[in-house]
Amino acid sequence: MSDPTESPQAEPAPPASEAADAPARLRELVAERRAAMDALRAQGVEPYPPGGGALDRVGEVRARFEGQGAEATEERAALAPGEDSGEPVRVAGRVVATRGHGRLAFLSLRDGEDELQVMARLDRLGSEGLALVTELHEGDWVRAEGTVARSKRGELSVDADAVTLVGKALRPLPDKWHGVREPETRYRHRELDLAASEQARATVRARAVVLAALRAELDERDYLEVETPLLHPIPGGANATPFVTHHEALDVDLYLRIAPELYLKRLVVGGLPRVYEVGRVFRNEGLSTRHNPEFTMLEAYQAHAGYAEMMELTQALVQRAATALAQAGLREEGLVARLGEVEVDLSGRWPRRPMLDLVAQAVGEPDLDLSDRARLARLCAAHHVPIEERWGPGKLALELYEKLVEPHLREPTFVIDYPVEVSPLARRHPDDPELTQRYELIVAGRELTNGFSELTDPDDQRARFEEQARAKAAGDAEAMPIDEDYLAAMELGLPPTGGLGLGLDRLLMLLLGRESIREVVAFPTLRPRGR
RNA sequence: GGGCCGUUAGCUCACCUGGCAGAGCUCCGGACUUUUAAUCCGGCGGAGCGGGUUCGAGUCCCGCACGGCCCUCCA
Repeated sequence: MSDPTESPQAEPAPPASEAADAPARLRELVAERRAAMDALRAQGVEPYPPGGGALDRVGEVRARFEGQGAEATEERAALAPGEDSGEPVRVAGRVVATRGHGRLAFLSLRDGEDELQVMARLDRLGSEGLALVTELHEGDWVRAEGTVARSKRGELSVDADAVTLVGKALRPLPDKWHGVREPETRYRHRELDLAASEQARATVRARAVVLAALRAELDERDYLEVETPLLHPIPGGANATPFVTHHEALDVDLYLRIAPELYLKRLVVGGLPRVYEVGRVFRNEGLSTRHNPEFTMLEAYQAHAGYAEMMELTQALVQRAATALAQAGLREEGLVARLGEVEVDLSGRWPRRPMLDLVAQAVGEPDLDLSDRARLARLCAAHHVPIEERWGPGKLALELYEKLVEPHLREPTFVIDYPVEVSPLARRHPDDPELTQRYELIVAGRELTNGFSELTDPDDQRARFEEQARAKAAGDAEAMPIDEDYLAAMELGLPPTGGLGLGLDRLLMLLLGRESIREVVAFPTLRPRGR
């Protein structure tokens, strides 16, 4: 905590909400709430008390009296307007609306997604207790003890014997009807968005549901969940620019991982035949609606499998995630995804189409292979696909595919057999050594997963790394460096292995129909506010 | 990195060709023992930042900051 540069006499900075440069109105609103809090403190009421003690969840109370739960009884369901069940409850939540009525006040209390009305009556609370309720603000956290009753208008309520402030809100909630609209505020202060928007809360839940579904599927298939380093001495496993950081004690630069791939395969080398990892990876690239510099990747490796098995697994994972979200009520039923106007059917077995076939079809050629670079270059020119001199035929074919084919693949499609030139970690195809057993899953024109039969020949791997090193020397900033530790592992023997990588954020976008990755990441990367 | 668009009260939105910036929510004061976006009466509060044009700028021009969308790159 001690900072030698900090003057010991330094005054603590005033709260930002009360700083001189804060908007006047906000200062006022905060000051009013703070005044209410100070008045409570003067009466001996602590505005931030500890929690604890048995609580009834609002959802459980509602289910007991209005639902089909185990506790629901006919007697409870028959509770009439104006009637008190006499059943004591103790609930807690955030005040999301107040309706004062002089000697009576109603509070709407939200606990998770469930709301329950609290009735605060002079008869029952006394003038002091009611005064305390009257002093509450929207956004405050409270605990209410009382009995379950129905108001005269029939609303299920807690007729309160005691209402306790358990967390004062000094800042106002967003508009209770419209919430926060401005994207910047929603992203920078997601807590405001969450407090105001059911959809925002559902999105956070959806991520948890999808993660649980993916883990369940992998666990059932006897995969072991593992963790590998985020700090890499050599960034590898993907073509991307890494973030650099520095370890002080070792005095070495380290890289935030761009992929866990190489470490996971080292675990397979070591004799763990089925492993997976879910975790953050970091790529030092621009921001866009589809790119956050940190994103969540699922990678899975299975010994003695090939890309065919990994495609089967991929399909099972995506379909299971979609089903789990629907069962959780977080998306519509059925294996259908919507992105904007586009509707996509996720059911059935997804087709597998060789990349070169798709390109040939797109350019109107009967067939296409990688033997004639000049021909591919002419095709790029004819279709206005810009190229670079150093690119080989495989890269040219990939460019054609990415520009002419991928954006138009709407239904789930496994694109297979990518050129070896652009797939430095994938096994060569037995039918064509210039191709690999690699696949990508494309849905609605977007890559969701990338996987392959792993390259297991250490000598071929070394040659591929050397090819990458040459590309790096020639100016390709994203080319992979040679990783001797990985090569040493391969020389110990990597069994035939299938691998897959799945971008969780993009899967969520697809399943929830969100056009921007910032909608599925709670706190997306933004440029810090200047100061 | 390039192009287009946006920024008005804490929040959600108005303000037509330049002429005293309005409303709802929130908040404050008052009334109300059955409301549920409670209602009724009264009130506080504002043009992102910096220049310019003009008698006069929220409005026109330039620059900056931040954001959104598209392109580029990746997953």
